[in-house]
Amino acid sequence: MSKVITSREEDYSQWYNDIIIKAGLADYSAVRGCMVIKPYGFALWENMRDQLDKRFKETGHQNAYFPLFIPKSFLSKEAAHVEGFAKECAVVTHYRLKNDPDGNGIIVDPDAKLEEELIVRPTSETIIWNTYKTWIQSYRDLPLLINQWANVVRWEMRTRLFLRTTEFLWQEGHTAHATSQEAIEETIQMLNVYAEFAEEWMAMPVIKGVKSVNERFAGAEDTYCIEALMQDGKALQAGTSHFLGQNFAKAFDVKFSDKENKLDYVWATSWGVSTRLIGALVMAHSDDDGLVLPPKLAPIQVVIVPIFKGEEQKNAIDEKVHSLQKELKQLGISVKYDDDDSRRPGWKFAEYEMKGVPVRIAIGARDLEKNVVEVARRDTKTKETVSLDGLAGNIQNLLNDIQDNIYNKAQSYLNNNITEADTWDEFLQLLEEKGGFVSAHWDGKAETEEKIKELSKATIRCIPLDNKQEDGKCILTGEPSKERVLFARAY
RNA sequence: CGGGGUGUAGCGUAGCCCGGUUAUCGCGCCACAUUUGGGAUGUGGAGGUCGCAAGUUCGAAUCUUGCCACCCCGACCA
Repeated sequence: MSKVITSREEDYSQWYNDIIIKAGLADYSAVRGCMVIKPYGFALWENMRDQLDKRFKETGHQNAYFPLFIPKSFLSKEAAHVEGFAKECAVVTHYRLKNDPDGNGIIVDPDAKLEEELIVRPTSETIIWNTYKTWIQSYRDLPLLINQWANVVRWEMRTRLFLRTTEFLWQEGHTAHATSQEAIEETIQMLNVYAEFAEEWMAMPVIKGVKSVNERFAGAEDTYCIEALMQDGKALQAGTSHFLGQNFAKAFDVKFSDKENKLDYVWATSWGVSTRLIGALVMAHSDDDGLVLPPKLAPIQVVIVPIFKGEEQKNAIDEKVHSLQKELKQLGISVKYDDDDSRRPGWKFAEYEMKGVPVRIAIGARDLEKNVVEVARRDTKTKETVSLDGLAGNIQNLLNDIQDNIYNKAQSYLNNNITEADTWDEFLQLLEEKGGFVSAHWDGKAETEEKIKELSKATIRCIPLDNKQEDGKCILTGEPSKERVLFARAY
C-alpha cells in the first residue's frame, strides 16, 4: 500500500480527487454535485460501455431509450420504490421563463406551472413498466429483454467524483418474464456478466452476493450485487442486479396470457452499472504516481516518446516509429506517438504515468544505433531495453502480463482483507485498524443490522453466494446464526 | 438540516491577530534564447472588483455587522 493511502479519510479523498483531476478524467463543474467527464475519462467509459454492451447483446438483450421525465404519479405507484427515491428527486415544475418585469434578469414564469410535475428520472422502472403494459399481452411477448444507456439524477447530499454525483451515466436493464424462475435466472446471469466484466476487464476481483433486507433496492424482492474492495479498506458496490418479483407488474398492471389462456402478472428484473465503475477502477489500482489502468480498458495502451536533437534524428526516429505503430495497430493495440516538441521527455514520462498508460516506449538516436528501445511498464514501474525485432508481439504479451499482474495484486489484497471476527471487540478493532471485509455472524434481524451500523459505521455488504453454512452466534446479540455475512465500511 | 472550516490572478498561497507606500510567493500562461535519456534554465511580459454589501476610520485584504458561495464531518446513497 502506498504512502498516501492511509486510514485517514481526508488524505485518501484528497489523493483520489487529485488523481482524477490530474489524470484528466474529470473535473468539477459549475453545477453543484455534477462533474464534467473529460475526453480521456469518457474514452475510458466508452471502452467499458462497448464491452458491456457487447455482452448484453450476446445474452439476448436489445437497446432502447425511454424519456428523461417521469410523471409524478408514476413514481408513487410502487410504494417501496417511491419511499426509496422520494428524498433525492429533482422536480420540474414549470416549462417557461420570462423577463423579470422588475428588470432583474430572467425569472420562472408563474403562469407556466405544470399541471403535473415531472420527475427527472432517478431510475426508470416506473416509466418503463408503464410502457411495458402496452407491449405485453401474451406469453409470446416474453421474455422482454431491454437495456438502456442513459443519464439519471439523484439529488444526493454529498457528492464525490464518479462515486456519487448528482447526475451520472449508467445502463439499466429491465426485463419481463413469464415465470419467477426465469426472472431469477436472468438476475443471476446479469450479475455474472458484471462480475466477469469487473474481473476480466477491470482486473478488479469482486464478491458476488445478495443484499440484506435493509440494503435491498427499493421495490425489489432480492438485490444481488458485486462488491469490490478499495485500497483504503472500504468496500464499494460496483453493480447490482435485482429480482423485482411481480411488484412492478402489479403496480403498473402488466399481465399476460399464458399457453393455457390464464392471466398472470409478469416477473421482472432490473440491473445496472454506472460511471461509478471508473471510480472503482481508480481506487482499485492507482498509486502515488497516478492512475494504473488495466490494458484491456486503457484508452491509450502504448505511448511512444521520441528523444532527439534536431530534424535529422527526429526523421530517423519517425521512420522506425511509423512502422512500429502500424504493426501494433494490426494487433489491435491502441498506440499514441507523442512527438510534441513543446514538451520534454521527462514531462511526458510523468504525464503518461499520471494517466495510467500501461506501456511506454522511449526511443532515441542512441537506441536506433543498437536497434533497441526502452520499454517501461506502468504497473511495476520497471524499465527494460528491448530489441526492435519482434517488438510488437512482445508488447502484446507484455500488455497481457500487466493485465494479469494487476488482477493478481488486487486479488491477493482482497484475500488478505477478508477477516473473520467472532467477538464484538474483535469486530470493531478490525474495522478500525485493518479495514476491509469482516466476516461475522449475524442474527438475521434488520434491527440488529441497524444497530451494528450505528455503533460501527459498518454495513452488511452482502451475504456471499454459495456461502459456507456454519453455526455461530451473532456478533452483537449472541443470538444463533447459521452463516457469516460480510461487513465493511463502504462508499 | 446540525457541527467545523475556507473565500486574495487560471490553480495553489503569504499578508489579517497588531489597519498605513505600487498586495506576497510558487505553478501555469505569452515572447525570445539556450535546451531535450525522468516534470529544463535564463531574461522580459500579461494577468487582481482581496467572495458581496453596509459600517468604523484621514486611510480597510486586515476591524465590526449582515449576506453569499464552496469544502470537510454526520443523516441519504449506485
